[in-house]
Amino acid sequence: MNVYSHIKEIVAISLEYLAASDRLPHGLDATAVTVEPPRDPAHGDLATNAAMVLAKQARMNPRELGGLLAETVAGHDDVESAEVAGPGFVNLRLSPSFWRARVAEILRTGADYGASTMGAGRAVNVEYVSANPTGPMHVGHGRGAVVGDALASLLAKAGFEVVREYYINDAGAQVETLARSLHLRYREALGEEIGAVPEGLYPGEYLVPVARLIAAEDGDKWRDAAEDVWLESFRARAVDAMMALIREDLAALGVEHSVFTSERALAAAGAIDDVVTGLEARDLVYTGTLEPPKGKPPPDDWEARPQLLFRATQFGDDVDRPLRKSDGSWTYFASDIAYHLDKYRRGFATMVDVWGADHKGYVKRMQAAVKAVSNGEAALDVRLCNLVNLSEAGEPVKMSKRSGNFVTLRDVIDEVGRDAVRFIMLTRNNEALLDFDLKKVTEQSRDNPVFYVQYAHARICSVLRNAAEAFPGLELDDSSLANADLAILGDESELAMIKLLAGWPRAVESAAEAFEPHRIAFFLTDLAASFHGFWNRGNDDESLRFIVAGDADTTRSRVALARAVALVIASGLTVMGVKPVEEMR
RNA sequence: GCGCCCGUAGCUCAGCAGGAUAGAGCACAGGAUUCCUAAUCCUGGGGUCGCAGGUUCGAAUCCUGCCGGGCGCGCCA
Repeated sequence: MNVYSHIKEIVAISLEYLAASDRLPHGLDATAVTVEPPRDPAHGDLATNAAMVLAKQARMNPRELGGLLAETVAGHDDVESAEVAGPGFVNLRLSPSFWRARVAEILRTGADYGASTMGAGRAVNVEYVSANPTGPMHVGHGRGAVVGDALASLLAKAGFEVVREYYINDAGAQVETLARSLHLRYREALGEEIGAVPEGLYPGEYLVPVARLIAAEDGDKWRDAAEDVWLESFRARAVDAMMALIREDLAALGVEHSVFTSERALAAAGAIDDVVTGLEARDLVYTGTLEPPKGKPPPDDWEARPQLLFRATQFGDDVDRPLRKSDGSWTYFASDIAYHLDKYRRGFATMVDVWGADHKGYVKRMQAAVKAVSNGEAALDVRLCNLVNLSEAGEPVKMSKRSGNFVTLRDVIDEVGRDAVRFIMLTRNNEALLDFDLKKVTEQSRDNPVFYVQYAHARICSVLRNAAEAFPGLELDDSSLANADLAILGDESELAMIKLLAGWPRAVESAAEAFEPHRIAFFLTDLAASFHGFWNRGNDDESLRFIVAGDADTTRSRVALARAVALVIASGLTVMGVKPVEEMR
């Protein structure tokens, strides 16, 4: 249960009741009414702004209206007290038994606790990674992969029907460059001395094994052939090999896409021609000349040239955007329009693309295009992921791409583990720069959030093990724990922990609403802090330990609470794609 | 030049659809260890939420202008 929605419902019913008994006007518009946690816990568990928001409509003073509302709401079983405060807030305290019932609810619901019906089964397409198949993934791609994957899981938990998609950019100049790079490596594999890889080709050594394989299978049949003879074959084999590499990287990260769409296949099927024809028919395409870009350095090779343009300005973009390059081929934008139309036709009116922040200038035109091809039926949301600064014990780690020997995502995963990578990638808003210190993320200390949260989970698992040992006859499975006498949980820090737990469904919904999976990491860190805090109170006061010698009832109730914390932590980590650990070593 | 993002404690950052006295960690100062894992916890000082206006019962949050930083602006994807 989402406590906030539940109380909002009670507030709404109370307002209706007051209207029915003629103490409030009928038909008040309550859409602006919210129920939120007050900043200061001294103000109660929850507060509603209803009286302030409705005062004007009702032609009443907010405190007077608040008084009526407080009196009515306080009559509900779940509400212990309600009072008007400040400018007209109604502060609510819920009954301890209501809060304790959340623990039982969590234990009965298990891993599904926090799942929401907010999405109502609506289809959402989340496209992420979509790294060009020209080499292994680097750390920046990894961030996009983690953010996209966690966002997809988050939306699924919030009740959306989610498809995780990867767009393979296997058309265009970059993959041709890749093919040429592969051919060079192929000649090398045949024994030729190639020297330094020329500027403009990919120098990475990851093409070497692919080249050797071709040499072994085909011998020298391509060596002296003209480029147009081998290009197609080398391109295809290079792309396949690179995609295999990328899929391995993704697997190492635990990221799994359900749909891979090939740009080349889309183009071959005529999708680009079709979409442009369709836009032409609606007069959204014309031939015109663009102004030179207004940037500081006027590009030296600039020449005004009429070209085929999409009327992006009609859909909120700043300028109309070119669809054809000067050599007559389609721009990347043109094929991307076709791709997004394809997604729309597959049933996705809500699309989310996760891109690198360097593509920021591309967002408006793509959103304009989605609006255009769907007649305004579909919307595209773009999440931009900023740079990751790798460091080791404070020293920046060089990531020289030019030498081809950059630190790959795989290197980092092998070094610190998948879970640490995933967690750290979600400790910042996706648009903020992220510092990733290889040393720090494996430290076992308070300032490593990965450890801190996992440690809380591990401690709880340890409590379960120890409790079973201390009280051999005690039933400690979740459904038995759900029947424990929770009335024993009366300490303020216990109730505070329960209130945090009860906030999980709301946290899921608001994170999903905002498309911000990093909020889950913050939620879990707060919950872990609350748990560690209570744990340490047991050091000072033995009666506040989870396992209380000679007191099976208290132990059972506390273990129930601990287990509920573990379930929520595990549930959150699962959204993040991190595996909860049962023991720290 | 235009567009978008950012500016919150010494540092790194949260701040939920505008709510009450702006939070956390690090760092700094002090304290808790016969302990269910002290790998943790507790206490304390520390702020003109970049600046200036506006909107309203109420603004770190929304709007406008300015300052500072980042990114983008056809033939890369």
